[in-house]
Amino acid sequence: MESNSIIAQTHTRQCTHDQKLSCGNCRLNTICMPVSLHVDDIDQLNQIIQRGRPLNKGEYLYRANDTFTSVYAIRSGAVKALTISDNGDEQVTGFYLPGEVVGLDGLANNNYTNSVIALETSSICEIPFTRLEELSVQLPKLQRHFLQLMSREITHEQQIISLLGKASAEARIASLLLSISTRNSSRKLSATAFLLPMSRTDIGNYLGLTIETVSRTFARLQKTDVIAVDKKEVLIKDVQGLQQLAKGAE
Amino acid sequence: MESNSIIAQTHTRQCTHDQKLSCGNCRLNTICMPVSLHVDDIDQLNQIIQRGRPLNKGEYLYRANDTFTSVYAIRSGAVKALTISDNGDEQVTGFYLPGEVVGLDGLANNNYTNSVIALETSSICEIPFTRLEELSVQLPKLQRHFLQLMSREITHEQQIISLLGKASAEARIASLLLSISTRNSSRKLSATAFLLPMSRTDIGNYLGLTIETVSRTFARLQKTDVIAVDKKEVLIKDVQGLQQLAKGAE
DNA sequence: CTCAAATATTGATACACATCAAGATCACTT
DNA sequence: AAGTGATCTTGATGTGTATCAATATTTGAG
Repeated sequence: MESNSIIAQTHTRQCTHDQKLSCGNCRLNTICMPVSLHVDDIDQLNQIIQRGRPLNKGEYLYRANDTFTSVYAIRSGAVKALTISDNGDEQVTGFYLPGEVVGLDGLANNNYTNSVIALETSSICEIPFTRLEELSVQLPKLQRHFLQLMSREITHEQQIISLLGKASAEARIASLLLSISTRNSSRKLSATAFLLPMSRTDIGNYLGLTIETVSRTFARLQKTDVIAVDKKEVLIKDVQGLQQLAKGAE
Repeated sequence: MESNSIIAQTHTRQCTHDQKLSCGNCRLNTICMPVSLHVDDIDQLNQIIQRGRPLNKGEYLYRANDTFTSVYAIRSGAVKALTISDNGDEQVTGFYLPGEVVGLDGLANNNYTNSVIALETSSICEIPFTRLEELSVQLPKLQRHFLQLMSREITHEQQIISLLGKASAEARIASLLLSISTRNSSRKLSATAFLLPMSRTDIGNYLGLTIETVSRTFARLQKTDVIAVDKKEVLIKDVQGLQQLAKGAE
């Protein structure tokens, strides 16, 4: 049986490899570095950023306990961050989409506490931290921007804490879907139709649910016509309904 | 019936009010500002810090949506931070003890996302952020220290996420007790005997448990001789056992 | 000291999600 | 194209914690 997509216009992963890579012309720069810098300044920032070969699915960007050297901006694809807890099992601490920055956990003790793994083929901009720090002295706006990035990470994690503390399985899944939706939208992608880059296992781990509960919850959301799911494809059919569920309405 | 304390040496709250207040002679400066600054630099830092009247139990340090102006170091006492989620109910996002810093969530959008409330009478050092930023330009170590504070907050919250995602009620309570124990210890207070500054309700809210479960879990830990509890007094009788429980051993 | 309100404990029952189990589907490899 | 392991779905049952309820204890006010 041929699987006809539930998503009408298939938006393939953005491919900017053919262009000359620069922060100046990167279409993500309103997300990643929304700083009003002078052209020369952007050029300076651009100078210090390194762009390696794309990461394949499953490859590590860095591992927990690696020495902290850089923060990384996701250019295309998607990654997950995870820690290993004392008892040995993994905890997914976040998913990062294009334009978002990982590695800020490394500053605390000069080594990363998370490992970061590509969920699909991903290209990444590496920003060596000492050079960024030097540049920040000259560019206070850049300095402030990084503080804001970290602060945003803190507030975002507080939302997750709230979610895990109180919300039902349905509310957790709804929140995740809305989060991805919003982030896609700010990246000029569809807010209602997208592909989940992560597995059910990753979702369950992240949201503190078993894979079975994740699966059943998707099924229930589909049955009540709030979304349509087919494997990794998601179509949000009732945004307001989903928002109500995320808030805990039943 | 007279309640004889389960804690042998009653350590009353530290009282440093009589001394001349300065970061230079503050006995918490290894926790709050563990930066090897020149005497003149410490003096500069000290200059910008404001110390208002102590906050009484229940009083707000700041409220969610207040304009971000300062970060605050707890000098004595204890506070809780909390957010109001979409559905209207509170989520305690953290407890802060002497030497610890609150307000870092305010940087993201220039207003605080949390409210901070005193759990008991607390004295607080206010650090106006713009002045701190100015000073940071001259003192890179100070700059770096603040980034580390934020990074530490991020990694700490990731631990909470892991806790809420997977851990049983027993493991959650055990983790909280160990956290307070460790923090007390780094503050030169007893690691095994202390007073909980927060209510059962706050603990439950923070750990994603109902107050009844918190109460029952304390009772169980007491019955198995891992701790002794009497109201807010806690005595850790078996640290290793508690650590095992925190890791998820049963 | 007494009373009222807030906070904490303890018990009985209910339920959401975990666990166990069996198939189904997908994605590689050869 | 077939086979194999990984991933996902769906069902049956169990359990940890929530919920409901009653009582006890503490705290603060007058």
